[in-house]
Amino acid sequence: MHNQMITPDFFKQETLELAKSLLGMELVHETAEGTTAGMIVEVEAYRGPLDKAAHSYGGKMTERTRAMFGPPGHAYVYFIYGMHYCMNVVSAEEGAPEAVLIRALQPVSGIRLMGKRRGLDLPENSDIQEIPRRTLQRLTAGPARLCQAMGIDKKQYGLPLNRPPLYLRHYRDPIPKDRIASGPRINIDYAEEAKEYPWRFWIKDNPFVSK
DNA sequence: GGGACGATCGAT
DNA sequence: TCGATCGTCCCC
Repeated sequence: MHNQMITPDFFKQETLELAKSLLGMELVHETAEGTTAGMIVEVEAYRGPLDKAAHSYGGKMTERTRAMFGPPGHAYVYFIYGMHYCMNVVSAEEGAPEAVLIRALQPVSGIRLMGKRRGLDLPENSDIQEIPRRTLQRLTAGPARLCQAMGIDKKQYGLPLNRPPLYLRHYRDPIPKDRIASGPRINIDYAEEAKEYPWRFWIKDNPFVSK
């Protein structure tokens, strides 16, 4: 299980199952600057036409949301608040616009590069223990923070996530069900009844969860 | 062409 | 709690 690439069928899970399966997996980005990787610790599911919180609510496809309507296992990256990027894993079959937002990572490798991208000057990786915990948390706790740390923006829009440069791989044994928590999604006050759907999932007690 | 808004973050 | 900051969406 350790550091194994995913199989072609991995993304053919129902979206809520895929969301939970992503917890504990590693997201890796290989770039000219170097490679960064983090373990996924928090996600949110967005489920197509009937989910008022989803960009694809009502089934409307725009230039921005096109990737959500494509085959699963690709990156849906969007720009928000005039300055941030967030990344989703597209789920469900082609034509069904569902996706899983990656909300937080626990840094695994390339931590110094993550810091550089986030505007910090961190010590060498060999001295990683010296970095204050809160500094490390601010690196990748939050959907926009992790994209900045991982070097993910519109250039990665639509990329397949089963091979370099941007990909998922198994990192450790699956997270046991009783170690996964769920609750309402964040910052979707406009979403009426969907506001309460418990489609946010995270690893219990993990310090890198965004909230 | 123009107005309103947002799956966030960081400072206050 | 609030301001930053601008692409995206939708209406005119």
